[in-house]
Amino acid sequence: MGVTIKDVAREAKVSVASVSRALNGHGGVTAETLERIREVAARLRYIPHGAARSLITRRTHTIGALLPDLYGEFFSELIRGIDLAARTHGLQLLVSSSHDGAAEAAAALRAMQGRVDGLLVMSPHADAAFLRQNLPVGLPTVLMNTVLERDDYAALSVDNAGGARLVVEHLLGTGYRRIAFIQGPAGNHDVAERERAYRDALAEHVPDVAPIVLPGEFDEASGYRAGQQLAAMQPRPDAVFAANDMMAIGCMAAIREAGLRIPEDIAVAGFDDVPMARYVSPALTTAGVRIAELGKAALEQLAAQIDGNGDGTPHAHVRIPAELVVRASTARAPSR
Amino acid sequence: MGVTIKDVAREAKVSVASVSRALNGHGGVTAETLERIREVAARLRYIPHGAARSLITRRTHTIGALLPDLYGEFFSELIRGIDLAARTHGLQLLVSSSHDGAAEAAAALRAMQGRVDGLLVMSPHADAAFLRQNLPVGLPTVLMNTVLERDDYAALSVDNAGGARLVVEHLLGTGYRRIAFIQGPAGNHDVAERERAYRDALAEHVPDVAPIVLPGEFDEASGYRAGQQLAAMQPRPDAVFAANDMMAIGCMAAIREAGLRIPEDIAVAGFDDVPMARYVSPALTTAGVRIAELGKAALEQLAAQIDGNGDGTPHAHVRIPAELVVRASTARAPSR
DNA sequence: AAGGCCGATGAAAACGTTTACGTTCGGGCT
DNA sequence: AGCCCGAACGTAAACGTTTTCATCGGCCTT
Repeated sequence: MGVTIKDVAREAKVSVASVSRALNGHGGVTAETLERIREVAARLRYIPHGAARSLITRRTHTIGALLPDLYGEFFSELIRGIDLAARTHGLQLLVSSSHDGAAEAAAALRAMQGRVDGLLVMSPHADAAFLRQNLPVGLPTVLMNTVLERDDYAALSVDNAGGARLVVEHLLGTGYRRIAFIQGPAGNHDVAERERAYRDALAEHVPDVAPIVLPGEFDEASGYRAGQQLAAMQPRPDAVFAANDMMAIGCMAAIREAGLRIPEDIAVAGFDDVPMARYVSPALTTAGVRIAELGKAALEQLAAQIDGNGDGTPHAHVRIPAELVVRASTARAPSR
Repeated sequence: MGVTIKDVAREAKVSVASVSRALNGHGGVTAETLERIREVAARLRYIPHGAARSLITRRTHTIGALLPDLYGEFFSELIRGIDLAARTHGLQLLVSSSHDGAAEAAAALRAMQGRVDGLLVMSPHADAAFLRQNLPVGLPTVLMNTVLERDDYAALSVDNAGGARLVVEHLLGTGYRRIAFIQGPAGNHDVAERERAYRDALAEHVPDVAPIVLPGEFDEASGYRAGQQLAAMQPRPDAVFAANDMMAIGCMAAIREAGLRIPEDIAVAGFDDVPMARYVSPALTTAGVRIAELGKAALEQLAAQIDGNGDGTPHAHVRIPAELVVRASTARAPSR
């Protein structure tokens, strides 16, 4: 279909080699021919064919991002961070979400082979075996929030346990006792770490209080349902810690609709600190992760791996801390 | 680096042609050799090289999405809709955002040449000349919310004017008079349409009331600033219509912090109906656009264009209606 | 004036696939 | 028995680049 380098060469009365040299600034062409080639290329609206170029160059200037989902503010922020960093490195972004688990993720990984210079993988539901089986060998890869085993790959992950513990201890310290927890999708590694920290903190500080755990799916709707259940419980919990902010926000809506006040009747806290958390009312207490920073850091690491390819830089495992962000939704303990 | 089709052929003691036929299910291989080839390919973990394949196939199974930005819920929803539809068509997604306008957008477009089967372009700040100059010729393309001129390209756009008019008339009908408007980024086509409808509706229904227009940048922060200005104005407007929901939400926060009530002191309305709109408090009245649907529809249209390539299906221009979603943030008019 | 060197240019190989076209071979038909 | 046909498989061209290597001048040096 399109106009190729041969067309330009013929029109400019030079060889394709000269056109390539001229357009890529490799020198070895006289200023006069360079100008002529440039003119012809522009007139013909010649655009190099990416696939052909990267076939020989072995560079695609593209990185692939395999994410569990694209829904919600968390991924919006994450992609934004990745995109921003990618832009400064002159890299394009090929995204893929692996909703339905292993099979689709594997297919996406295959489809990326030969189209990307590196891989950014976030796959909280994939185990190490899946990764070893499906990750292309020899392709720079950075794992995010993925269960890590050996130092095969570079990895970044947020400190789920630390963040969750901060939240629970904040709630306890503010005077709340009966603290419920809303889970995320089953089998999600992040969720598991957060729930474990929740249980541990409870067992450590108030061993006489039993954990209360409700199911959730990381979206507002499931948080809303959990909120309805909470409001109807007897005795009613006095605080709830949702495994992410989206659910916390949905939960708040349900609590309000049940005629209860936040935080007087039930305090609410989340995890992630999505941009919206500060704009809901009351503003949401949460464990803040610099989500965009996480994406940026991952891409930087990947870019470094791509550039200095193969030299013995050990595959770093970085833990991103989560810090407590206290807002109005957990403001003061109820008098008791 | 990787293992190629030649390695598989050698190991299975057949020609590369047979390997290709076998693995692509083109027939012409005996069941026995097919099995052997499959086994070798699996053992060697052979993955076809995408660039090489698409070079000859002229199919990349990838579509490029050029968006003005990736920030916020609007794009999150849009990408999600596109991704969902792409998945059902077996297409990958190459995203690119063109923050800094023309130059970067042009570069992104060039980089996509030969890597995508079609283009999804949303570029509210690009004019027709830019598009004609930079869009690759002969590549299926669908424009979204872009100023359209002739029927060169298929295009979808939301009915900005209709939606904005609905919002303003709702505010007027509920009893608000002094209605302010918060703009979006300068030169943005959507914003221009919304502002025009706002002015027209005001002029038509309450010609004695002067428009009040504040600058904005589509993000919460600029909405917040606008809210501060609003709260300090003398006389104070009794309602504000933000050009998108993100700004409306930021604006609400500022209004609340100024000690004013919503909607008793100032009513607030937005545009887009992002998922979060129903979860803020009070819930936000807005002009609802099925954002994910928009993305989905655009991709469907593009996929159709790619498949039935070139046959005279006229390039449709579809207008997506925006419907009024009334929530608590504009609940009742102040008594006057 | 002859030889050598360097800069500009062209020819061709290479990247990893798919596919058009041959070639071989076995079997069914006359 | 000879012929033809189709199935299985191999050879090689093609896709659009980049890059190595060779070639061709011209100019500088001796």
